[in-house]
Amino acid sequence: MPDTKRPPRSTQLKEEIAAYKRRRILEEATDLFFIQGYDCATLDAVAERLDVTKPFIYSYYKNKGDLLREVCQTGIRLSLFALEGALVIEGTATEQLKAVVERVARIIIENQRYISVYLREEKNLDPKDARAIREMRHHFDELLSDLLEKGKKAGEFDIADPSRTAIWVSGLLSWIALWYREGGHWSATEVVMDAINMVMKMVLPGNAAHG
Amino acid sequence: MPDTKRPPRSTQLKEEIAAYKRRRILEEATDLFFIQGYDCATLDAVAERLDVTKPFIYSYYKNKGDLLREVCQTGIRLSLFALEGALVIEGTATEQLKAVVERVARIIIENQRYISVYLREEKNLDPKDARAIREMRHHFDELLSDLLEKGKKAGEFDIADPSRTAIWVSGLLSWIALWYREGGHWSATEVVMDAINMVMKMVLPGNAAHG
DNA sequence: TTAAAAATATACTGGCCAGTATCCATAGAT
DNA sequence: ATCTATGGATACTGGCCAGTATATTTTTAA
Repeated sequence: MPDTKRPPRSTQLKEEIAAYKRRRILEEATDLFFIQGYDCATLDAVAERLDVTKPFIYSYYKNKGDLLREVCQTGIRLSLFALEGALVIEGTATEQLKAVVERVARIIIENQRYISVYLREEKNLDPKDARAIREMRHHFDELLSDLLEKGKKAGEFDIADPSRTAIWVSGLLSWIALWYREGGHWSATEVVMDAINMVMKMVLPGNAAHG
Repeated sequence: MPDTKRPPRSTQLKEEIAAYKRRRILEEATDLFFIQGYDCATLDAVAERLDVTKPFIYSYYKNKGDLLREVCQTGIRLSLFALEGALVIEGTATEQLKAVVERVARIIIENQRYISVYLREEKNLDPKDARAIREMRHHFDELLSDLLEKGKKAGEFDIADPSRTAIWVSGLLSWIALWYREGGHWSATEVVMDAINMVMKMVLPGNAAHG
């Protein structure tokens, strides 16, 4: 069998290297977008951080907007994976929700730059990209909503409208990306634990007077 | 008594008109910053909305950054006034906190553009302005923290660390500005009521298992 | 060892926009 | 009715930066 279909011997490694370069560009771009904002960050500056020149970037990304899309997509994708990863663990809704908040909060802190850029620069996205990304975010909120619904049906959670509560939980988590500062007053672990406690208080039954 | 100190007859009205013009410029600029982002919004576009030209703006504001500063300052000032206004009402910490969340949430929804621009464009501020504004925000969080402390001491609130809880409450409120959409799924009133319920659940004693 | 191709750099352009120098019109004052 | 001051418009500039045409180096293939 001739290997006409198989690519040349060295392609495998080359592709890995190309992927690595793409990733490095993305990292530095994210960093700069996070620090300076998307519009103020120039591609020349991104290139300089990598000790390359601007055309180098253009041979790995179509244009600046393409780079922003990837930053945002990475951020939302990481959050979504963390959520899905927590959901596969069996357990009560309460246990699952705790796991979800813990994992997602951790991922958000670890990848703060991606998510924070997404939240702040969403409106600089190409409309088509923006739609795709909002879709993913919507999916995130729906999975959360389903979990809350499940907990409500099981009598574990005391909430009126799961889909609305999901928005608040999702907001609380997003807020971490905007507010948390590495080396600030509170450690990552403290923030994660706080987040878990706050969310559980929001959904578990309490004595809170309604109305 | 000679009226040497009193300005010329027409000055009073003139100043009112000048103030009005400043306000209108601010409104349109805020709108555009909100829709397009600070960097993408051009002063020519702001001028066009007012049916004037760019130099008109420059005779009321030093430059584009000065305009951004005023937008952000307005946003944070409105929130702070709402908070202080609620605090003067006598009552238990619980009653006061409900009033605070209600008023601040309402103000945030009504003046969403200012606050949302502040949250998203903070890093475009001149460092000096940024510091002054952070100061106000810090004051906001402190007043909130004091209220939570008071409620904790009175045995009304079940919270570990008032200043940390204040951050979460403050974050929940800020999130409204970023997330709320007029004419969206939920009405302003629903959002305000939700915010009150969420915050009260976060601070009032419940059965939530800790740890 | 060399030719072809792939990867990266150099050097440029074109548009956009903040900010400004200058000109014009309108409204009080006399 | 004319002078003057003020408020605003016209028309420009200078810098910055995304994006690109072209040159150069490096790698691969034979």
